[in-house]
Amino acid sequence: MTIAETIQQSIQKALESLNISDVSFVVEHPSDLDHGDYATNVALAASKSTQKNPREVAEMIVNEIKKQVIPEISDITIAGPGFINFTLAPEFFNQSIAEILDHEKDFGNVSAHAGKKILVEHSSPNLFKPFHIGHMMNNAIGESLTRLMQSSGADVTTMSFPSDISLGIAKAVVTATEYYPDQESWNNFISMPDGFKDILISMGHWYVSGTAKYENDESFQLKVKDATNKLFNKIPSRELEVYEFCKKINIEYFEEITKQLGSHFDSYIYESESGEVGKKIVLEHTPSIFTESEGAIVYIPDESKKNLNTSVFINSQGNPTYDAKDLGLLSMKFEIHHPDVSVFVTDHEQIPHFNIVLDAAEKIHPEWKEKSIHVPHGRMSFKGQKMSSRLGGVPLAADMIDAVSEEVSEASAERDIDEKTKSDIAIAAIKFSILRAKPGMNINFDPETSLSFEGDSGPYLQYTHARIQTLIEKGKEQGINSELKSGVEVSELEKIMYRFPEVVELAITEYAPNYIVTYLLEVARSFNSFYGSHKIIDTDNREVSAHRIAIARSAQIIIKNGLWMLGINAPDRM
RNA sequence: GCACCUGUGGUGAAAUGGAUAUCACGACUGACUUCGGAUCAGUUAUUCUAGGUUCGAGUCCUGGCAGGUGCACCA
Repeated sequence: MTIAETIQQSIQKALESLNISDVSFVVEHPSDLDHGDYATNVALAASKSTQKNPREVAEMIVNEIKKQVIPEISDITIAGPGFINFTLAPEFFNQSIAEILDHEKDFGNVSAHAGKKILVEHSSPNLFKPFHIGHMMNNAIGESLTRLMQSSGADVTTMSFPSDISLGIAKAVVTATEYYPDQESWNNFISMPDGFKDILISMGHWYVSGTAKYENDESFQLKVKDATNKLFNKIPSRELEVYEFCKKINIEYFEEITKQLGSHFDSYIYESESGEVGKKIVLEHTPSIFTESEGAIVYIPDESKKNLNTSVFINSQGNPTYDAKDLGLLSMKFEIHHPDVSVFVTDHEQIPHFNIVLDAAEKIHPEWKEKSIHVPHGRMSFKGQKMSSRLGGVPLAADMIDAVSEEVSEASAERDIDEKTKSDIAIAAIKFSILRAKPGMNINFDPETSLSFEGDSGPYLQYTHARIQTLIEKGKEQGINSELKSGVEVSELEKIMYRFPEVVELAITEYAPNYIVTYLLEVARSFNSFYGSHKIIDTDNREVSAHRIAIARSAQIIIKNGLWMLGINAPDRM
């Protein structure tokens, strides 16, 4: 039983002996540590039914609780409008430090989803749009959610849903065949030296210029229509050949960059596959759920659902739109992986789209909606420029990492840091600025504050971790190793460290990594304050010094584990 | 037009319906000083607005205002 549950029970007992019933109350951490370690609003909640003033009720309850013996509690006070505050005994904190040191890597793992199967889909790329900073945002959140789910005791499968077929892609393919009309010029193009990245960039250009040309060029439109047919139906042709090649190198690139960002994908479902499945499902449920309209097949939501619009699932050409593709995806996810919870991360502009798809899906298979968790994310702006992949000119993820890494080099010129660490710091800076805000919010990446070792930043957390590492090593040199001593004054740091698993649990149930970020900052700040006011390595007072090293080591474990949950590495030296 | 999301110090963010709205950056006072670039105390807010529910509202409800996004054959 946790200490919070113990307190909860003791209050319940007190209420029973006072004959007060039907009161709902909470036991929580007060916002201010001066108010103790736990607080309850029970007296405020009970004041109405007892017709007494809250402080009076509080006094009665406290008297009852004091009759029970709870060794972990050293003090109970009444404060403010009638809150009852509990202060924990020093032994409790020593015990919790011992627990952190003992569990080490596992500290923070909880059992919120023990025994469950969870599927996480994120970082879904578009084959002709290179991995840009929007994908990076999606990846940061998706990867962190993946790791949080792993920390929840679940069996986690990760997947990505590459957009490999669409009208837009056909436009890009036709544009490519216009640039390189015959086999020879195409072969020259793809074999050019250092071609990999150039090809990817060209693909992005084809996508953008193809979209623009389609607007008002009728002969181009006809070609695209023809190509769409060839691609959807896999008819052997130059278009299909160009397409297959581009698809292959884009997936290779995708795996490379997501690996650099710390992600791994267990499986892929392609839009070209889910489109077929989706189309079949839609046809099977027409006209019962879907309706024919102007040659297309559409979904018309119930009139009571004002926030949903009618949407086309199969266009008049007979091809599935992205609504049908996502419907097919849902069905495949459940058929292949049988998840208890299916999490997926997308840009927030897709919220209305998924509301429609899930509404239709619910009518086909209620669990498809019930078990799905849609986590939308906002957009990242960079130097004030809003990104929009359609318009081009979007910073690529790789370029951004390179640019930030360079800034790291400049900022730490006098320190000898290897390339891997530099990239760890750069990625930490970027991921931190994304994950500190709750998912769904737009964020503004400012390289200057994001790279600062002071203030709220990823590198600040990494730096705190690395500094503790040298402290511990320095202690070892002096023959002082981490060892707890009783009777040492309890620090503020200790009063927040034991809460880590609770924070993890909250982040998991809310699908919100930002709780971890906020908490880690609190730990780091609190450690720095501890560090500033206590001499940690102290050869004149070896026992207290050993105790403080134990505390520092605990903070280091929490920072490391927490950063891991954010998808951020914590180097020992930087 | 309809729908969804967001509005918190100069800036960027935080706050399961709880106590004096928290933190960082910047600016301004002052203390202390370097186990790795600290740390500590203070100044900087009508939480967009008008009502409502509640013992208690930044948080929930209703109406405004402002910004973002989405509304059928693109994804």
